[in-house]
Amino acid sequence: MTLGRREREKKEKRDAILEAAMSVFAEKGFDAATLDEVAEKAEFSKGAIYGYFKNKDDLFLSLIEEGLNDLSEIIKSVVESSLAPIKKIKDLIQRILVYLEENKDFFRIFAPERGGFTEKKHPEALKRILPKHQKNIEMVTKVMKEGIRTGELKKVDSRVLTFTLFGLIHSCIGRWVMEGGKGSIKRDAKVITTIFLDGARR
Amino acid sequence: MTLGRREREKKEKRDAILEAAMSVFAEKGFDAATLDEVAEKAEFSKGAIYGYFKNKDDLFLSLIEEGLNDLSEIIKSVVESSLAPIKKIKDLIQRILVYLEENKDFFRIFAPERGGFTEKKHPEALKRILPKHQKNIEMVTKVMKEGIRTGELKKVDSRVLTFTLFGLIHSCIGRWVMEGGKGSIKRDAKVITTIFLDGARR
DNA sequence: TTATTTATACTGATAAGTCAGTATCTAACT
DNA sequence: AGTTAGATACTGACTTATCAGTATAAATAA
Repeated sequence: MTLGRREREKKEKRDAILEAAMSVFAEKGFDAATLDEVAEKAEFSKGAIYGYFKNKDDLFLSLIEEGLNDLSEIIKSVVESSLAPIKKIKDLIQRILVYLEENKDFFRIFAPERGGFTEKKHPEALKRILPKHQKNIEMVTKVMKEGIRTGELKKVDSRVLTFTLFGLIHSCIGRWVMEGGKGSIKRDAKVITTIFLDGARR
Repeated sequence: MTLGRREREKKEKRDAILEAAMSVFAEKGFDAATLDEVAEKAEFSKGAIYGYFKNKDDLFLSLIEEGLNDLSEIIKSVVESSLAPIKKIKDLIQRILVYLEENKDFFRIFAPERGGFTEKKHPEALKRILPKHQKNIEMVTKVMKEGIRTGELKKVDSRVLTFTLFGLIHSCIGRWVMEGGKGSIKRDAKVITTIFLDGARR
């Protein structure tokens, strides 16, 4: 399906706004970010943004959604492969880390704001984001369950395993961002994998 | 050193404000929280708050500082004990989890906002908080180094081990908060410990 | 010319921080 | 004990700044 020039230009402009928004939200956080700054970065006026997004929330959520969709595809492709559970886990760690390395800003807006969007203040936000996030969690949990069934993994609550894995990935990227992005993510992926599968004990 | 009645009352009122602030910040997040609401909860006027704290940032940072100090003491007492590194790690997991379980709100304000306070927007905040946080990281890292030296732990970057451990704890409490605080943290502590030391592989 | 997109200028709401005035407490004096 | 002067603590209305969202005008394209 190839778009006409008209629609193509529209999409390009939309993407420019999203890109500007990503960097502003990543730097300032949701509340402190202003649409004026986003507009300036995107080389539009503030008013123009409202031709592409319903409001500030919508703009922000569109960014999150995009990232979660990417992650979802990555996870899906690994989960649906015919590899052994252990290998799937190794691939997941590797590919998610690489994705987040290439999309630090997504990590920066998603990590802090995930807990920040609350039922009281942003019910619509949660309705739009949580299901996607939970779908990802469930896909990974299925891998864990499979691993337990085949006897490759210890008999532990599969959901705890999933959260544990995400926690490891999270801490890895967090440290990486904190220390200014030096060092090799691929090496980190190896370490994380080792610890998750075989632990830190010698 | 026993305080006079005057100072004791002052401290009690300060604590009341801190307590109210903790619950409001935990529910709304730093930006969405208003001092009017804090004041109402504490049964003071907004103006009174400024008799105890310099400004909103100061109030918030006082809360974070308190929690980090508590954690610091816990970590210190474990690190300075004469236990074997492995045992120290077990104790750390256990005691930090218990502390965070008893102080969910601290976790709720610290976890999201930690990444949210940025060099550009809150330099003073970082100056006040980061050193404390990093001191905690370093104390734990010393344990990891010790464990590697004694051959109890694998030869892996000690700093990565520390962040990994924190990531596990973080994910554990995060899940626990997300699922409404049911289930036993003590059991979770066991699982986390197992995974960190021996991995998820059977 | 007509439709669409963008810029400009404005509005309304919100909330941090201030401060003049008031209440409450303390202590010294008669 | 009762009175009062002075210190301390608290209140709440006010100022001020910020910004999301909007109305309207200008520009551009069709």
